Amino acid sequence: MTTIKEIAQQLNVSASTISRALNGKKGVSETLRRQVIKLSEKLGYYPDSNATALVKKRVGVLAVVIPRDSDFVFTTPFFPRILLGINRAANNAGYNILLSTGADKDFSSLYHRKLVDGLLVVGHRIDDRNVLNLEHSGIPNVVVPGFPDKKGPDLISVDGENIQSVKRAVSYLCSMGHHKIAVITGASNSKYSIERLRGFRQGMADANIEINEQYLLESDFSVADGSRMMAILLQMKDRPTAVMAINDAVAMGAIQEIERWGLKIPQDISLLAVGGSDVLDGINPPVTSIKIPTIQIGEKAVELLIAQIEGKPIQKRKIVFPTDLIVRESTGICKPE
Amino acid sequence: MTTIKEIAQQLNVSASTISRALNGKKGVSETLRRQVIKLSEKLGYYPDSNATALVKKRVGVLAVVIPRDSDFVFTTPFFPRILLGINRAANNAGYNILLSTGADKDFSSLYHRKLVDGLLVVGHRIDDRNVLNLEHSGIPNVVVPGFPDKKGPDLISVDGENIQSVKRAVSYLCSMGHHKIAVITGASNSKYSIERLRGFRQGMADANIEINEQYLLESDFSVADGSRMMAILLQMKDRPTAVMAINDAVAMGAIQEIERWGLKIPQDISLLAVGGSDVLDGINPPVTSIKIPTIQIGEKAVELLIAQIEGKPIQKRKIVFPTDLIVRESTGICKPE
DNA sequence: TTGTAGGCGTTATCAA
DNA sequence: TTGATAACGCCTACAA
Repeated sequence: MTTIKEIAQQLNVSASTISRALNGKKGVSETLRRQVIKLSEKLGYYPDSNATALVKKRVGVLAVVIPRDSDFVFTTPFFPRILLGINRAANNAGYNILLSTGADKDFSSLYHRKLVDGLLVVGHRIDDRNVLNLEHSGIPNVVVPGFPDKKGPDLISVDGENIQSVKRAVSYLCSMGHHKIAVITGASNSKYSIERLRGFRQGMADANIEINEQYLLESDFSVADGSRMMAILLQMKDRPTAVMAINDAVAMGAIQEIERWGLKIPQDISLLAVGGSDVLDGINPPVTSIKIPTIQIGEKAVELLIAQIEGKPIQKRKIVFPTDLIVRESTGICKPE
Repeated sequence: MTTIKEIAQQLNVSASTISRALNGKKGVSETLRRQVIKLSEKLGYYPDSNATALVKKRVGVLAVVIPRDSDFVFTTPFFPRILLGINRAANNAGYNILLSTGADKDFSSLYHRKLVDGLLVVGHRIDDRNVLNLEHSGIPNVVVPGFPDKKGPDLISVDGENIQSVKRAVSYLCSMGHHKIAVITGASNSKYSIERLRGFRQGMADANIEINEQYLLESDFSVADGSRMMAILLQMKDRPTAVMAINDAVAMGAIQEIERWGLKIPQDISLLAVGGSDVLDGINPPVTSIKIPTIQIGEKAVELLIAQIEGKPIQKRKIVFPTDLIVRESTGICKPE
């Protein structure tokens, strides 16, 4: 393995000169620098990042931490999608990505052991001790989605807008004549669940419609649970006329269940999804969705993390991206009974 | 930041003793060892992996290299799925994962710069120079899927069985009376395309059916291309009665297109997918598939990579997992015209 | 059982 | 412009 020393010997100069030449520092004659570069290429020299990190106190690696079971991570469309943004932004900035998944792992040791320069936590629950502990840890970090307003630790976070987005969607459904609106939410320790449900309640209140609490069902964000909850809704004597799904996976499951019952969307029941990944692209009819700019969220999160690592100032600690309500064919006018 | 030295000072012993105590080496009195461990926990000591790597010549990180555009990677179901297996196995073995995607990147520098102990290349094309160069590089590596028989470099690889699998599927379709069978393949520089197409040709030959070369279309493995190719097939005057899709994404696209034409599966046309991820789970009717054990492939690949890194013997350099033909409802008996 | 010394590959400081 | 030296944090002969 070629080291700086070998290059130095062959050129009859000192190692420090090689270092300077290779790192573009001043104080090396141009002719010498050229020789050094040429020889180092010829010898196939690569700097040892461990040695560099030891003295520079920086590795050039970001940890992407997804504190959930691997099965969940790699089967939920949200994660690949945000990974796309993260990966793109990290590459552009010259950082590598270390991927760490698994619930209840003490991921902060990745930082303490100097494997990474900072942590990007994605898809955490709001009662995750390891995430909460980040607050006064001194570890550069960004969390996605973060914590509901006025609650939780003061961490730098990035998310899509949830409350207004859902309010708008509810208002839209109401304008189509729907009163009996169901929501398949996710676990109650998820920021998504909390805020989207809050938006739902506000939207219904604004429209002056009473909420049937039986219509609010909690899923585990999976396709299977989407089906299960949809089945519960469908077998009610007083069925809802519209259903909002907390994410694309749940929407997918719900759609399947509706089809299984031989019902038509939107003729028999309207369906709206919060999400916007392309897993629903194949679905017929095209699904009305609140589109979360997931890729951008990932990119922004990386940007903020790197800013912290490199000691640049952070202006805004909670970034919230606006969403789009994309009306397609899965929602329609509520048929009078 | 706590170092070994500080612990040493506080205990009035030398740093080397601390090192020995913490690493469970012999030659330290048990009482001292206990003290050391207790104090190091109290101080929140973490070994610096860069320093350790510098002397031990091992980082404990595996690179997962996907030499394709990020967009492709994170929207193709195959990758999240194999990542699941990789992640699981790496964790169990105490390794971390560095994820690197992007076409035409010289990923071998990850190894040379000592960021990782070895490379796990996934989803490469067979003419990828960077992959081909791995052969005599001395870099511990495993490639998935590898190269077609008797061709390409002698690299350690893991894949699902392709040729026999497709032969069996073709034989099944023929037994249902299909003669006009189309295949939507992928790029011709993909091992999957090559071997599955080979299996198709052999299967058709075995069944003594002539192949209509117009029925063989090349896609880019995407949903969109699946639709596009399906459209081409559907507008032929002499339509195929069965279609085989190279992967789940293409199958998805094909199904959408068939629906768009108002045709029924399998009544009007049979469809079979090679793949077996759960993205097709939602589809109606359930899709007949050649199920590739993708997760296991990932796990095995990690196992082989770690074996190399740790200098253990490799018995078999080309691992091929058997597949299952899962007959569901998207394939049916060919209606006589 | 414990300590000393040297080294892993690189950078940074200070002289020359 | 260049070189010598120390230092980053840890490990490992070898000595004591």
